[in-house]
Amino acid sequence: MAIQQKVAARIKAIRQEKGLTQEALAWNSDVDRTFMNHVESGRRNISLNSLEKILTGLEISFKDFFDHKDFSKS
Amino acid sequence: MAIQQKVAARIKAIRQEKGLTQEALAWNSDVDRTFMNHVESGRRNISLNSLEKILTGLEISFKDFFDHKDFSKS
DNA sequence: CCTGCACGTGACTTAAAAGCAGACGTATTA
DNA sequence: TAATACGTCTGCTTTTAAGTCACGTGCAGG
Repeated sequence: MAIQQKVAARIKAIRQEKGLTQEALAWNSDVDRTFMNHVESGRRNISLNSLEKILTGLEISFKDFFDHKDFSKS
Repeated sequence: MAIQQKVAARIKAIRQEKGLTQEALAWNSDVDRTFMNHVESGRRNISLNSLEKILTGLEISFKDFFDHKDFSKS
């Protein structure tokens, strides 16, 4: 599983935990609604800045975001 | 401090801990030496794929890479 | 002095991300 | 039936990252 898909899945999981829609998260993250959808479907190789925006929207730190088994040593 | 600079500093610190030169790390990461230098100087907003290459070169997981105070809640 | 090594920088091309408008299917609810 | 919400997708333009180059600096050893 590529990094994009892992990030996509993690974002989706956290978003759903918080009961947000893609559109609401996109708004909180200051990104486009369709961009958010592409990211969550693992079809975008996003930059650090974009990821930072989304993590801000999710109200989670980089540390906590990557503190998950999917991001441990393969 | 922007995310780019934090990532840059963390990469540099880990590289030096491992006693690698920028060129050696670039080689291990399958990126250009000058690209590596640009990243370490915090002047590039790299993508997840590029970061993954570099973390592979550093032999560190995403989880461990971001497990550092700089990446905790502001 | 000269050579090799490590690092730093600005500029450039080209691939791809970012951003935007619009549309569709489904499910739910008035 | 109509309206709303949600996720998904396409096509297009603009912006930017990726990748590379030529060059410069400082330093240590021969």
